[in-house]
Amino acid sequence: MREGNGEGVMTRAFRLLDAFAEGAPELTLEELAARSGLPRSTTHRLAVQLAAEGALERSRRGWRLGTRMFELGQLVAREQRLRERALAHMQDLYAATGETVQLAVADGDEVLYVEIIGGHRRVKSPSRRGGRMPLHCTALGKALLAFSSDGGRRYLDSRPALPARTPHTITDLAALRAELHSVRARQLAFDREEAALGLRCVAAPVLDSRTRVATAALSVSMATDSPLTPAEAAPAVGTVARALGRAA
Amino acid sequence: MREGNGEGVMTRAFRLLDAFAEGAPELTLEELAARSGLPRSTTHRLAVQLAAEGALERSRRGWRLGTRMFELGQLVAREQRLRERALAHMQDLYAATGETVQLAVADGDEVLYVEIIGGHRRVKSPSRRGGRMPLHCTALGKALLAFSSDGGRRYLDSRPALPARTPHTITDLAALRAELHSVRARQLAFDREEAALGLRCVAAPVLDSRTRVATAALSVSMATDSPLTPAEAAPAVGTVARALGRAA
DNA sequence: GCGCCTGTCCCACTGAATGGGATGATGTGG
DNA sequence: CCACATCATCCCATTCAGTGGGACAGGCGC
Repeated sequence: MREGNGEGVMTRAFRLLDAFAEGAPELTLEELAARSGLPRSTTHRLAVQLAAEGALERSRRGWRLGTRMFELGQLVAREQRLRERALAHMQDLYAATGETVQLAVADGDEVLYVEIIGGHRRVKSPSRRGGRMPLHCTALGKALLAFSSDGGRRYLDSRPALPARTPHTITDLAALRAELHSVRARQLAFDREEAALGLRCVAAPVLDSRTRVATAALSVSMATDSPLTPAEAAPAVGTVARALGRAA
Repeated sequence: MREGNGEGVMTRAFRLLDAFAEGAPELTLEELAARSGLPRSTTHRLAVQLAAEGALERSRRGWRLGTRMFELGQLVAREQRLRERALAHMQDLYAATGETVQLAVADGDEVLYVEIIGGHRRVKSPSRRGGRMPLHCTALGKALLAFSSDGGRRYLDSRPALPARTPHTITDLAALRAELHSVRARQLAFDREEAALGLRCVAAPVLDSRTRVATAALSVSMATDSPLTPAEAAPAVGTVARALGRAA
């Protein structure tokens, strides 16, 4: 046996864990095997082992990610420190606007949402804490890109095309380049239904006080029919992002 | 070689990840090896493998937990769903009190903090999102214990002693039993500097609408010198916890 | 320069991981 | 109530991926 596909136990274990990444909170063994591409018996053995570590849990229907993963996830230093510094400021912003407040960092050509807070009538948005979105179609992404160490040059140059999420997504590289110029000039980025229809957003970069490079970005997003417009929320977002940068 | 200590790769990998659990955001290879009890070369190999998966990251000084762990941690269903339902209510509670608001569940004879929000003057508390505390010395713990499916009987019976955190910690089993009675009667639990000196807290259970068992608990905690007292915050905590239970 | 400490790499050895398939458990519908 | 399908669990001979002692390299202080 041992089909010798040159993969370690660990790679396989993470493939199992990753099976839960795409919106499936609970999977049967069969589904786990299918998604991870591993043989049934191997899947079963690994799942039992992961469960022994608390990384998976068994439920009536199958398997789900376990509490141990939650605990470990909270220990990740970068996100933990960032959130700690930002949360109070985010509360202020929520109190001032009543809209969804998001905190994100750039991670490998994508926006990674670190924290999202919002109220009862929270807008149905494609973002999720720990989730990812493209840089080019979100206010947060544009703020991060405009104030990345190379001003987004590498990103723009390495990209053959900008995929559209809605009819309003900027798909033209030159247009995005111009947009980033304006973001740099105003220290504010906007999303005018470019990521999802009915959703608008203002973001401001959190700049390192020494290097002027964005370490994170802060945003407020709202439905198009909200009483608050992005332009109205912009000053508050900018102020809070600047305060956060100073506090770093 | 192969000292045959009967442990799998996975157990060992998790031992490495666990090395970061006790307040060490960053460790050198040597420290990792020491904490995990693994040979240096094994530690090195596993760390490199974990880094390839994004579970660890290298920094100038050594190793830290990686972004992949953060992402996976956010996918854990129980905590994710609970937080989603509770966050808006927690915001209300924060707006009303201006103090630290905590959400927790019981997990294996301990309190597990699922979410904590607070403002700028956040009290220095021993709790951390993803952290744990004993059930008997926290308001959250007592609320969870009093409304667990067996009313805390198993916990009380299996415990030889209740370790003291401060001079005010309840260490007597009979006293705790009485305290839980009162918690059940009032649907409120208090912490009068029992977990940390200078820190007081009110908690209310979030009850399953059918079974009347606590699925979670909500609390507000404050410094002893805060203008707000636990008794004053209690009605708000109770109201919000009840609303949360109904919304489930 | 000379120890000393830590990180990285090597490689011969072997027992732990592997997966096809048998066996149980569960559920469905006729 | 049973036949049948589906999915979960277990078994075990085979073998290669994991192992860890030790060698080597690089940095730091004295």
